[in-house]
Amino acid sequence: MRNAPTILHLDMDAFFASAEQASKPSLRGKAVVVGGLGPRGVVATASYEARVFGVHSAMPMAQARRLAPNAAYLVPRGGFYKLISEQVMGLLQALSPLVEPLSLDEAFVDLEAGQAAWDEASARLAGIKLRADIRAVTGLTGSVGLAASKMLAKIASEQAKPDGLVVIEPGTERALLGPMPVRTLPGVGPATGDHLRRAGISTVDELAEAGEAELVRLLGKAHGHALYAMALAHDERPVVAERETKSVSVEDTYDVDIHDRGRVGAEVQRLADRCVRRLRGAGLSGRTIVLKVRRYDFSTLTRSETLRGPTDDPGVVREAAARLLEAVDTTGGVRLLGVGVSGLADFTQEDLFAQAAGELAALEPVEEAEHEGGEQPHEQPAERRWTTGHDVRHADFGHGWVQGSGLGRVTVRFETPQSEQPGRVRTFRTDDPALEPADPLPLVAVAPRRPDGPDEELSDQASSVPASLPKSWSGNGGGGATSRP
DNA sequence: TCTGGGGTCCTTTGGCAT
DNA sequence: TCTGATGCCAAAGGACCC
Repeated sequence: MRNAPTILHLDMDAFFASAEQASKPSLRGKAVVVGGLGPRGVVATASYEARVFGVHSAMPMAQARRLAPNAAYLVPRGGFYKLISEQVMGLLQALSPLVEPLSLDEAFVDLEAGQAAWDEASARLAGIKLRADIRAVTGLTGSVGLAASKMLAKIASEQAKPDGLVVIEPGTERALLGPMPVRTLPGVGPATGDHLRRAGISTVDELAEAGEAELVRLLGKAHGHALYAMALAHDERPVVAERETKSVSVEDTYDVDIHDRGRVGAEVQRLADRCVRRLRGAGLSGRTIVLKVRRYDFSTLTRSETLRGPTDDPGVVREAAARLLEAVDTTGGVRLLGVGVSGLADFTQEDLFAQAAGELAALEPVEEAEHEGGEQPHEQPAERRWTTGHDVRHADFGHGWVQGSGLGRVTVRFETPQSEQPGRVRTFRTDDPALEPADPLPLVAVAPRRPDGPDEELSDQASSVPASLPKSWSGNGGGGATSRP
């Protein structure tokens, strides 16, 4: 283990919810819950205001609504969060080439490898500057943990939340870790936690006292060894910049269980197509096709089949998935279906040429957009749909977002991330020609870039910040500063 | 109260080849 | 030729993470 806290873990605070609050001034300071809105949705992120009511990630949405009936409930806007994430990751890349993203809102950075820090003082400075830069570029807050290993950096950022920075100094690790509950350690979830509790182990110190042999006996070889090392604060895992994908899968939970066998078959075909589209989008092919079925009683089973060689042929995947389905009893109904491909290989363009034409034609008809929001396909065929929380633009009133819709009406709140007051609300007919869907605006005003010379509007706060916007925001979409209603 | 979606890694079991 | 050890692979399930 290195002797300076030069591994940095960044965790954006309540990321999805904060992004929505930044984008919609009327939600600032209010309880905001982002997640699936259907009858079987769960919470993806709750704002800190919503957490006060006991709402937290992974909680069923129905329960959240009972706890916080007055919160704003929004569906996740993945594309929007991805744009913000790219800005944040860009700032991390500027620190070091060794950046390991864990998700849209989390990453490790090896500061030493980027010569961004070499001791505690320089690491702390880098962390402070990073947090300021993130705020300047995205308008959001992130928490930073610094330590000599990944595990401890992650624990540090957890302690730093929200909007803070914590350094764990080398030498203090075991004293710090000892009294903590075992659930603090990465890899200890509900099942392992219970298992250990029944064995009389509830703190990290007790884990270390139990000894390696005992932990291996209780939890198996890999898990036992790993956990013992963690308990002693030993963690030599390097920060890895690129990790290759091992599997690609898609799945849908249905609002009501599907009983009709024909419908189940049709859904599996759709999922197979969607899965192949994703597979191809990533430039991959795979050998093993996996079908996943969750039944009415939540019992889950998987069936898989390994082909002789890798494929990205939609017909082949569809047929394999259909074969696998034949072996599954679905009487009683299914609540979830999924199709995945693993055993991946990079395909070369040549592989594809021979088959490309026919297969692409076979895939074309299905629209990805149909699936937005996880809803069932067949409703309101031609009518325009206004999704709550999504951005819109009105010819007369400017930029806003959909607050709700129904009964042929759509309610819009007109405000932008730069509005200082909550915007005004207006209701339109859903077919109002003056109303159209719009892209999200950047959360921080960007001065139009001139051929040379500095960005004046940014120069106060963030002179040192590379004004890097993701492509989708660097074009003319960035009218945020000039389009106040 | 009723449990998403997209992943990763590990374990167990059984078949098959050496 | 039979048997055992060994090791690999496929299949299934489960825990965990964000």
